[in-house]
Amino acid sequence: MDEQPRLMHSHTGVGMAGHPGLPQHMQEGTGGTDGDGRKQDIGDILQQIMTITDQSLDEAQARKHALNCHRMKPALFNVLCEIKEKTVLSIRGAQEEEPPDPQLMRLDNMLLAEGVSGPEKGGGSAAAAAAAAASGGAGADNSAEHSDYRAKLSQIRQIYHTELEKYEQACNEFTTHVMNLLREQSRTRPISPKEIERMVNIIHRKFSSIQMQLKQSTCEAVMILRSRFLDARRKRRNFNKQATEILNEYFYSHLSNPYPSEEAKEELAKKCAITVAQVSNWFGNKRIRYKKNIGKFQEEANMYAARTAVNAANASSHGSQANSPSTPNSAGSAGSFNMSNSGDLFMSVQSLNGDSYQGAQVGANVQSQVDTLRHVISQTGGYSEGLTANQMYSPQGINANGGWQDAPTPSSVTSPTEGPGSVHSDTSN
DNA sequence: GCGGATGATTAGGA
DNA sequence: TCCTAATCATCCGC
Repeated sequence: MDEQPRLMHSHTGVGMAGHPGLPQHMQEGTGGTDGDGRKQDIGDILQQIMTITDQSLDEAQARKHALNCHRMKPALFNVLCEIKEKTVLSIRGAQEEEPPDPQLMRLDNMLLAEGVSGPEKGGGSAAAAAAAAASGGAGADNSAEHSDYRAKLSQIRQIYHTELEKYEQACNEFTTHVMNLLREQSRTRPISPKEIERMVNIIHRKFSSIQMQLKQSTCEAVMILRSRFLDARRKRRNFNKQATEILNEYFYSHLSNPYPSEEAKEELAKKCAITVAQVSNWFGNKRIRYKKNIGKFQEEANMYAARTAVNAANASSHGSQANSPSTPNSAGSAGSFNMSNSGDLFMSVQSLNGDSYQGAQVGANVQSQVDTLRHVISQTGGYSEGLTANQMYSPQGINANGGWQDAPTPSSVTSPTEGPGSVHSDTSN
C-alpha cells in the first residue's frame, strides 16, 4: 500500500465521478462525449470484474490480461487503493491484539502437568503414582497398572504430537498458499503487506482454534484414562480360593477372638498374596457378617472345624505338629498362628460329640471324631436355627451384646483368648 | 437380568 | 489407630 500514493500521483487525470481522486472535470456533471466514453469504459470494466468469477479459467485469464492491459486500469487501481486504505483503516481498530485465551492456557497447563506436552519425564507416572498412593496401594498389581497407565499416556502423547505436527504443517502450507495467492492478486487489486500479515494472522487464529480442539480432546482422553485407572484400582477382585481358605481357617480357628495381630496379619497377607490392609478389611467384613448372620456361617464353621480336625489327625498320626502347606504354622508365638490345633475348633468338635474333649487326646480319637463330624454334617446339612449350643456348633465367642466375648484390645492380641467354656487355647496340644 | 456374596470405602466411636 | 456399621460397587452363579 505504501506505493499507492506514488501510483495515484502518477496517474492523475483519470478517476471516478464523485471521488476525491477524480479530476475536477470528471466530477462536474455528464457533459462531453469524452466523459460519456470514459463512463462507458468504466462501466464495462466494472461489469467485467463483476462477471469474471462466472467464467471459465482460460476465459478469465484472458479477460484478466485484457484488464491488466486496459488503459483505464492504473486509474481504477488508484481509486481502489484509496477506497481500500480507508476501509482498512476503519477495520484496523477492531483487530486489536487479543489477550491469551484462559481456556487455552488451562488446557496447556493440564497437558503440561500430565506430561502430554512438554518434556516426557514422568508426568503421567507421577500422576499414576499419586493415584496409587491415594488408593492405598495394591502391592503387586501396582507396577503393572502403573506401566499400563504410562503406556496409554505415551500413546496419547504420541497421537497428540503427530496431530499437532500435522496441523502446523497444514497451517504453514495454507499460509504460504494464501500469501502467494495474495501476492499474485496484488497485481490486479491493491493488497498491502500489512493486509497479507493480517490475513496470515487470521489463518493462524483459525488453526489455533483447531489446535485448541485437539488439546481439548487430548485433555479429555487423559481425564478418561485417569478415571479409568483410578476406577480400576477401586474395582473389586475376589481373592483366590486358597487365600479365602487361609483367611477362613484363621478366622474360624480364632473364633473366640478373631482379631489377628499385626504380625499375624502380615503373615496372612504374605500367605494370601494380598496386602495387610486387605487382610484387615477381610477380617472386618467377616466379623460383622458372621455376627449378623451366625446361622448362615455355621456350615462354613463346621467345614473348617472338620478340616482342622483332619489336619490335627494327620499331624498326630505323623507324631508331630505338622505344618500344613495351606495353613500357617507354629503355635501361638507372635508373628505366627496355629490353625491345626485351634482351641476354638476343638470346642466345636467337642460340642458335636457331646463329650468333653481332651486336647491331649489328639491322636487316635481324632479320626473317629472327624468321622462323626462328617456324618453329622451330612445328616444335618449344616446348621439349623433350632440347634442349641450343645448341638452342631456354638458361636461361643460372641456375647449377648454382639461383641466378641472377653475380647481384649484387638491391637494387643497376639494370640487368641478363649471363651469361658473353652478348655483349650490356640497354643494347646 | 437378578440377587446374594464379597472386597472396598466411609463415618463415627473408643 | 483400629474398630464397627453402613454402604457402595462389582463379581458371579442362577
